[in-house]
Amino acid sequence: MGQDTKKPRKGYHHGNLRQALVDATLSLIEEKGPQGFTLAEAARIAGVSPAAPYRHFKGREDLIEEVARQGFDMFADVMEAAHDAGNPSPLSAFEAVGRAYLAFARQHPGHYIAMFESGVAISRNADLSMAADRAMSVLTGAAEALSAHLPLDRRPPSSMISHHIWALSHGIVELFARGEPGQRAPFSPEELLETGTLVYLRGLGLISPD
Amino acid sequence: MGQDTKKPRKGYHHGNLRQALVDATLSLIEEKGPQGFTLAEAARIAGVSPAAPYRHFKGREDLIEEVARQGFDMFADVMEAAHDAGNPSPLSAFEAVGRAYLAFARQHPGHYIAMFESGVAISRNADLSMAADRAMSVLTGAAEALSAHLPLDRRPPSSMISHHIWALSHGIVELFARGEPGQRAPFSPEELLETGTLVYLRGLGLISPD
DNA sequence: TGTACATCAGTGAACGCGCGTTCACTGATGTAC
DNA sequence: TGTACATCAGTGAACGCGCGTTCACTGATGTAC
Repeated sequence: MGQDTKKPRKGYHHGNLRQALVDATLSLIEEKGPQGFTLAEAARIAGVSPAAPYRHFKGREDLIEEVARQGFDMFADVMEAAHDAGNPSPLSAFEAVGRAYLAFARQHPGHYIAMFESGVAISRNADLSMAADRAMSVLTGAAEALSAHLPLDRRPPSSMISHHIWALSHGIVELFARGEPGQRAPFSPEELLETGTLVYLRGLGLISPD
Repeated sequence: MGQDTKKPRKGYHHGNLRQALVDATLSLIEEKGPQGFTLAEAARIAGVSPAAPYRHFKGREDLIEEVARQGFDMFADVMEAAHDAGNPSPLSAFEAVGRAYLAFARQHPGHYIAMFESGVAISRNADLSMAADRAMSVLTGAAEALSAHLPLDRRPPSSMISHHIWALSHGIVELFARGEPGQRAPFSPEELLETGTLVYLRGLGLISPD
């Protein structure tokens, strides 16, 4: 019971409408998909009139962008934390970042959808694209550290490695981590990412072919 | 400029409204995303009244499902053709299927979106899920043929291999083949899939680590 | 070949709906003195 | 501490819009004899 988030400010008129609208947007997106969200319904959930959101956001698009921005911020945080926890081994750091990617998508589906499936134009919003860049840079950084350990002759650019793993992770999320439960999945998303990454790293020459 | 498709039937009232609506849906989806499509606008494009589509489809959802079904059919066709063209080498057949995946997504974005991003419930529609199964089975078949050439001790299940490559391909399509041109892409989608698959296959032991 | 009829693919008007957004407003909160 | 005022976050009513869908209809096409 109580407020959704931990802010117990009773004050003002609402207290924390801005974040309440963000939270409402998240649950709407999770429940009905990226386009099932409407400003009017978010206001309803937050318990205010349909005009109230305009005190905090320029409009519908602006609210979604804020959700995506918060998502990229959290995303960067958890990936950074995972990376640091995996140090000093570049290999374990890299694998930890991959696992964190999947865990984030699973634990924060609303954010993930807002970030990657809502159609927000990341480059249109400076704050948004900064947050997205920070998240991406964790992955590229991990790939660079890995890359340094690679035999020089057969070494792909580190940004290519990070793009490969990003695509693999995103593909797994979109195809196997969500969607219809009917989607017969012989393997869990985690298992798929784990095994796929292992094969890939072996192909890079980073793991012995035991 | 003649009809969109090659059917020159002048007859009837419209001649080929059903397919004209499918075509209109495709261009709407390509232009405005999966949710930018409306039945009313598709009817407008086809030059008929908003009630006309109900002679051919149960409603909006039914029309999207037909678009996705046709997409999966074409998808299966091109992947089968690519597979056969790559025979008898399982390796080249597998790689050809991967390239065909990407080529399809690029050449038929409307279909691809309807198939994977429109939120259609594939399992709800028998025809749809049959077409989807056929497409998938090309990839799993190619993976099986590959798998037979693998050293027995370190061989992942062939369905796991196909899931890996599927996820990689889909991730590349979603992240790098579409979306904002602002998305600075240091590598082309084709390049990413090509190199990613090569590293992966080397990891499987199918390619010598030259 | 011609006619009577059934079928079928379209029309056009209407419906109820919920949306995003704007507007003048109001009442609570914060601040200067 | 008390008062006057500015600011700010909300209200509630209204708007125009386009949607999906239904309905009785009409006119063209196909068919039986």
